Amino acid sequence: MTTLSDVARRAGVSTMTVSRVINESGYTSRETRARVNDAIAATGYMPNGLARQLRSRRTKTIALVVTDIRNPFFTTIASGVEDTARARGYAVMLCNTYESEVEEAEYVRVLIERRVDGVLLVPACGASKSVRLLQEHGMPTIVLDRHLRGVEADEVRADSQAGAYSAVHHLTDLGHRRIAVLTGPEGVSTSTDRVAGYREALREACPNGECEQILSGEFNEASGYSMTREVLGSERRPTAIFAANNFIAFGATRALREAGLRIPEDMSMVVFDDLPPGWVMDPFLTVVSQPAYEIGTQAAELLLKRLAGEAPEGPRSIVLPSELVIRRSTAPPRPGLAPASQTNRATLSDQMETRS
Amino acid sequence: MTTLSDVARRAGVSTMTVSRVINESGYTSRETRARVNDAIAATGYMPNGLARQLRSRRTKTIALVVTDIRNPFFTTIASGVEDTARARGYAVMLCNTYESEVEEAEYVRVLIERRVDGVLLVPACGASKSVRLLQEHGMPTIVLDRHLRGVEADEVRADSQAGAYSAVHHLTDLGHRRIAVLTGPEGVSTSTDRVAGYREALREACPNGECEQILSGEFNEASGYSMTREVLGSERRPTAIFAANNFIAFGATRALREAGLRIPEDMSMVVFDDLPPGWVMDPFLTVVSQPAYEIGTQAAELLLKRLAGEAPEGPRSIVLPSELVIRRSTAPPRPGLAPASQTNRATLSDQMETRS
DNA sequence: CTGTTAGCGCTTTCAT
DNA sequence: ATGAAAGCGCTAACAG
Repeated sequence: MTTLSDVARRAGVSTMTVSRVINESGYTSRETRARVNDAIAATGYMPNGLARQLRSRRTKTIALVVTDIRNPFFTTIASGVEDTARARGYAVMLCNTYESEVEEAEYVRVLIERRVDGVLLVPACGASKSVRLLQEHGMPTIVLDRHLRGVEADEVRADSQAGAYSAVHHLTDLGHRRIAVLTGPEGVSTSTDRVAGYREALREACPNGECEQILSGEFNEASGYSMTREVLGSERRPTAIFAANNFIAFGATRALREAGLRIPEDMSMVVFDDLPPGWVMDPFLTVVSQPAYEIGTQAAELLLKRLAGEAPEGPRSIVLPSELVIRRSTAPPRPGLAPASQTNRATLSDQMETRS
Repeated sequence: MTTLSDVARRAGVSTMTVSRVINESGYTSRETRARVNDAIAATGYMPNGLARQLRSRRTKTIALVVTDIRNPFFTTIASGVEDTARARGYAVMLCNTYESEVEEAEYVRVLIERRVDGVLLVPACGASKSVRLLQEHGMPTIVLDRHLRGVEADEVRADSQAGAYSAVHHLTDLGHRRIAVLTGPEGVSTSTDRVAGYREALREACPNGECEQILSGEFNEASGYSMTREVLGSERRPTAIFAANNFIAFGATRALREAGLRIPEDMSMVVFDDLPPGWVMDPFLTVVSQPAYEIGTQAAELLLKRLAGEAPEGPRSIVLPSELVIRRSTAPPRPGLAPASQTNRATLSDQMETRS
């Protein structure tokens, strides 16, 4: 492996001069630069980033820690982060915790040891230990997607409560009263905020709260399935379901299909989270759409500003609006009032595909 | 930031002893170990990985470079890689090139500079430059998913040609003769191998090759859409489509829907690539399923063996079998022979959802 | 404009 | 079982 001094010797200059040429810092004469560049080209020299980072105390790397890399919501965030970071010369280390605090702790340890310049973190299970550890080690950290109570940290996320409110308000507007919400883990803000928005909207239509039907589980298909089974078996079956994320909706749809219930004739459905455009043909589900890409870009920008010392002092909290997109999975509660059903199930169709 | 010597001073030992305790290498007395561990706990010391790696010349990190992180096929590979690597104490750096050679080259540069221990690479556009560069720099590299002609390197992938053969054979078996294949970029082996399998199967039913209809594009939805439009507008419209990956199939489905054509009554469809279980309710598409997770685990295992010097000498080529999964998007070519259509479009439905 | 010196934080090597 | 010396490859700081 060729090193700086190999190049320096070959170019007949000091290592410092080579360093300056490589980093385009300080003054170097045209001619020297040319000689150095020739030597670099001739040897195929590539700087040792480890040495460089150790010395300069900057890794030019940020980390993005997400809870589920299989989720388009997070991969979309990731592309926002990446586009922003790379444009400014930063590499992104993508870490995946599968919503496990253990994995998260392990990754955080690795990130601290590697001395990444900063971290964007979606806290697994809404736990705050990792954020505290990062902060103790002086690592600029931004919390993504979720809010952590009792933690002073920058955060960037979408407005779950307002989004949920608009979703459920849409249902009550259509005449629904008996609406079940299927949500995620109890400690996670995206889960509880969506329930809060649900209650807020439902209380307006149903002041004494007797309409509420709240089920907590996990943000995955299996949980959506079992919560829906439970709801369908309950005494007063709801006329509409609000699924707090897409995987839950997915399980719910399966359970409904198995029960022979049609959407929206027999059951309306609103979902938190849309799919990226292009993954969906003729979208069918009425959804609350989060600006995932912008969450990524804004978070990365804020972090890079912090690293450059350009950010305002106290912790910033950026809450982006979510948007209700009304499509065809919602209808008034009475079967008689439902629109023609022909195409509805067909269009539920409109889901995703992959490539190799 | 506390360092080794801070800990050493505090424990009243030399830095070397602390190093031994941390790495559990060499001999240390019980008592010393206890004192050192106390000092570590008291200071919250975390080793500087950069210094460590610089000195020891091992980063305990491997990189996985994929062409599309949004694709479940690749995220599944990624989880196989991660599970294997982490079990052996390696971190995985996940890099995404979006099928761009420029991005790939940039990442490869970063990886070499960071001195990662090894690289698993899905070569963008089937280009071999990056692999060569990595090899020149002595970096153990394994090519994933695709075969590179003229490159001596370990490779792990699924059998595209045999998979495509079985898919198209299934169509000819059903009586189809006029079958169009919609494939990806011409330089990519997964693309060309699937066409080769297509031809192989089609020639058996249609020896003089007049049935062939081959379209090349990209592995994405937009390309699948436009290729399908082209096919539908052609003189002899096919009775079946073989989509060389899922995104292509997705675009194809949209084009068919817009044209008012039903699957499989008006057009049969076979697709290369399945979706991960749980993302699909009541799966509808007949697919060739690749063992994505195993590609990941086997590749990671092979790489780790190379790093440990345990692997056999020459380049290894691991080709895993693909499996035809017959579902309901294929039927005999005549409309009259098609099965009841009621549920078919509904079940195309069964696609994916996301979570936040 | 270029070079010298020192040292980032750790581990390898050798000594005791 | 522990320590001292050296140096991984680079750049900050200063000198000239």
